[in-house]
Amino acid sequence: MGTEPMGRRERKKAATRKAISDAATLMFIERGFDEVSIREIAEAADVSPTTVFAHFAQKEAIIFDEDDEQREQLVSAVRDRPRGTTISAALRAYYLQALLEVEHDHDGENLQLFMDLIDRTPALRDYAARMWLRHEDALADAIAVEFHLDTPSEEIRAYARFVLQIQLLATGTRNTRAVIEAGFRVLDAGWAPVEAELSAR
Amino acid sequence: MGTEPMGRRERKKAATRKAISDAATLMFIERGFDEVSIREIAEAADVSPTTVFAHFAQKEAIIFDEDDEQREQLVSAVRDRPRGTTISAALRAYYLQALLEVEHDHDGENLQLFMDLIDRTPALRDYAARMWLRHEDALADAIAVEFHLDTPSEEIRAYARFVLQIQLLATGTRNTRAVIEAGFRVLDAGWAPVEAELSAR
DNA sequence: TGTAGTCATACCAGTTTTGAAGTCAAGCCA
DNA sequence: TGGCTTGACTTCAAAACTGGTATGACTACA
Repeated sequence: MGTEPMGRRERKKAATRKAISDAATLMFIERGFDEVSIREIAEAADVSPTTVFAHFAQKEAIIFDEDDEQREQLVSAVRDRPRGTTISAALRAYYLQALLEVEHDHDGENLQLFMDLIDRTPALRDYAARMWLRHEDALADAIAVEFHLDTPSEEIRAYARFVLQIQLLATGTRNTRAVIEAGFRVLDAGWAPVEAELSAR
Repeated sequence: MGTEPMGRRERKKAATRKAISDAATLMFIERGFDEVSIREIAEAADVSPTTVFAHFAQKEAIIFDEDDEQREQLVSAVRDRPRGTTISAALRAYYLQALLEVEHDHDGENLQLFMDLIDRTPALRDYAARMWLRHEDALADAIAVEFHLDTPSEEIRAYARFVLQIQLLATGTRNTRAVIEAGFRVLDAGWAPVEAELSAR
């Protein structure tokens, strides 16, 4: 898919896009996101500033790839889960596995540098969170499909939102795994048991 | 509280602030947030653009009052709830009551115009959501206090985040009440019963 | 007298607009 | 088959606009 032969035009466009993205990412990692201007990026990629915005709607978008893949994985985690597995268990497993993959990072330190950059740049953290949350409808729809519903119920919508929030909650902290597990604990069994247990001292 | 006699200086400052805010709000409602520039606002309020930013850190802040009150109400809903009421029930009641107060709007249509403005302006929706979510730590702390904990557990943090999300989820739709109730249904009893019921057809 | 509020001015960076120039894909005609 | 026309796409320079910051002066108040 997506491997149809590209014409010269398409290829050139893709090359320009990549040149901009590569130049920018390098400079961002070295000097920090806010310390690199669009005009500098354009200069480094040898294009005009206008061209940068012809490819990327915002400065933040320059370093993020399409998120269709993420969305597909999320939906697939629900749709293609093993028989007998609950949706929550499937999503929880997906989060934990994604976490593992980041930890045993194949790509060496590149990914680490990249994530540090995002971590220390509020504008990028926000943008990434926003991208992630855009999957909410897709996730809710996927869940609705599992139950043969035309449209997600309000409960499903709420659940989808909560599930996505768990991920954001987790990436912001050190003990990522513990946060994911706590999030799903609350989300699966509800708050009532937590409150009951805490009340019992 | 806050009613100590103000000196001339303080009064003038407050007057300037109000002049800016009033002028801006009017123009925003009439022409839309994005169609009014800071320079225009300054002109209309008869101050310099610099002065606008001496009072408000961002353009979005011009039309929002302090949110300390909101936070206090939220915390109070937990802290001062009737004996025997669960935290969830208290927060749910608080949301529903706040909704009622908006519906039986004393201030006539002004509030409606104001909320429409926010509704149709992404930058303002985001800003309002961000303001609201800043209460997360305060809410989590308040809940921790209820259980005599020094610091909120991960479950409490997750719960606090979910609860605040319910509000955002609800304000974005027509059937606000139904969304609030669905949100708390999922949050209180958990997702498991929802999935079980949906699975049973 | 000192300080807080205001100001004019200049500036920066992201983003949009404009209108033009160059490049390519595709059909058309010889 | 080869060249030409056409229209769409990509890039461009240049300028403008906007939110926001920095500077240093001025003024009214405490």
